[in-house]
Amino acid sequence: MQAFYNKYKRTLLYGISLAALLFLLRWLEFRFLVLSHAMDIYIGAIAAIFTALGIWLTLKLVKPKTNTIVVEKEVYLPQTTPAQINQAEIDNLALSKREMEVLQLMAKGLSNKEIADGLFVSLNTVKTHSSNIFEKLDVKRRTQAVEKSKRLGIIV
Amino acid sequence: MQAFYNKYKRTLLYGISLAALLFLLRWLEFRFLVLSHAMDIYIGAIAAIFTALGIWLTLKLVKPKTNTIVVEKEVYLPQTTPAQINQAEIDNLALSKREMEVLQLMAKGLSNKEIADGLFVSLNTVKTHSSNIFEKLDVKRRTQAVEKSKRLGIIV
DNA sequence: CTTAAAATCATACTAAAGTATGAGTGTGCA
DNA sequence: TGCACACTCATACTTTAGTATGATTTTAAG
Repeated sequence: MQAFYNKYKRTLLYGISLAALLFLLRWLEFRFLVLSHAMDIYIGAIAAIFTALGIWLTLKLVKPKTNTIVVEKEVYLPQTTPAQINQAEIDNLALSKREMEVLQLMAKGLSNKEIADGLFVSLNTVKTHSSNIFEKLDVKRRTQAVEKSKRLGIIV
Repeated sequence: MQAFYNKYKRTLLYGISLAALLFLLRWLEFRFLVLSHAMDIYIGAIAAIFTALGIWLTLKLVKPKTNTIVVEKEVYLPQTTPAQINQAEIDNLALSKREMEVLQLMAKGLSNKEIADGLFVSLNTVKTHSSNIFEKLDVKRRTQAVEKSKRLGIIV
């Protein structure tokens, strides 16, 4: 019984609504035509009611547009194209071996302290390397250094 | 003149339509009432016309409901191929529009001050956005944020 | 209309990054 | 041998980044 109700909920609702609407129309007809003969008002009421019906029907029944967004889920193929490091550019910029190591770790998002611990040197040493790197790359910040060096292909 | 037309295009269209409708109604009234007195048919026509009007108005004026279906499609791509932006991941991380803008500029190596000037907001605002970004990305620094977001493909 | 999220900004603080300068140590090479 | 250079480190300083908290304003959605 409950299942039946749920299944035909809409149909029932619409049926009852339409029945109510018919009653309303009959009443209006009686009220205006039989009693007062106010034809124009009656027509106006009919128009208003059916406009509302149209609006209501549309809102209820129109299928929502379906936007299908295809998201491409990336699956990386390991080592299909070995990223080529631009050694010529490294030589051109005269970046030393140690500076390259610092630059790599920088690009991984490590802090100067973490780089220092990773390379077993002091924080000050890393700062010195950093400053030298920035000067050679002609940038002002580590974020720029990472961006530029990736763009130039001198790190992965 | 052209600008005027474009601006009031809708209004004009609706006005003309309504005028046409009125003519139709007058004609119907004349046809059925004066000539054949088919009252019920006249009422029926009115009802039909205004139901149609309601439907038409609703379709024209109401924003279309949209259901968004996200279909994930696996795509194999080598790392060298410029990865397209992973909108699903952005949604997953709940990064807002503004946060994405800040993240983009961060990845370009801009300082918070430069980002603030670029987006015409205060330095403090950029700092707030930054902190929110770091929290959502579960990182501690801007360099990590850039690294991770590039790895996830949520920025170029 | 009301609620919730997003965006804005401020103040005050701590932490990290970056600069400037100087200096000691090892290494390869002319 | 000495000399340039890479690497190391320190001190002292300035600048930028990041955190915490609270408040106001816009905007989107129910």
